[in-house]
Amino acid sequence: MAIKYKTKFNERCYSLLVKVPKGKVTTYKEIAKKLNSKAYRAVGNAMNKNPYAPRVPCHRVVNSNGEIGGFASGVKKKIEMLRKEGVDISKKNKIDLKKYLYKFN
DNA sequence: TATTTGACCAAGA
DNA sequence: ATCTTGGCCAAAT
Repeated sequence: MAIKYKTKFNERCYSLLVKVPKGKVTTYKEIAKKLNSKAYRAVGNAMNKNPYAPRVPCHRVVNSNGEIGGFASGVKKKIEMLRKEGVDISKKNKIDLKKYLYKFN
């Protein structure tokens, strides 16, 4: 059975997210901006619900200030995943957005 | 329908 | 640099 889209907004978030390549990250703000909106928080909420768990790389979404942000299954898990994908994270759990930020255009 | 919630962000003290 | 405050928006309750 095909995916049943509850809301368009969330679906757009997921659609954008799957475009983020491995080894890169994006931010809640960038996603919202791409949707012509300022719904940073709504984006975060969408990720938290995360109906499409493994197919949507929600672990590649971080805060605009470079901090990791949150993760439904624990921030620790998120960090490990990112490291596995080649993203270097400093001890303070921060990401160098200059290096790893992916923009949608 | 109204209120609350949240994995946010920017600016101010 | 850290902490607080207010604002922002969609989804869930």
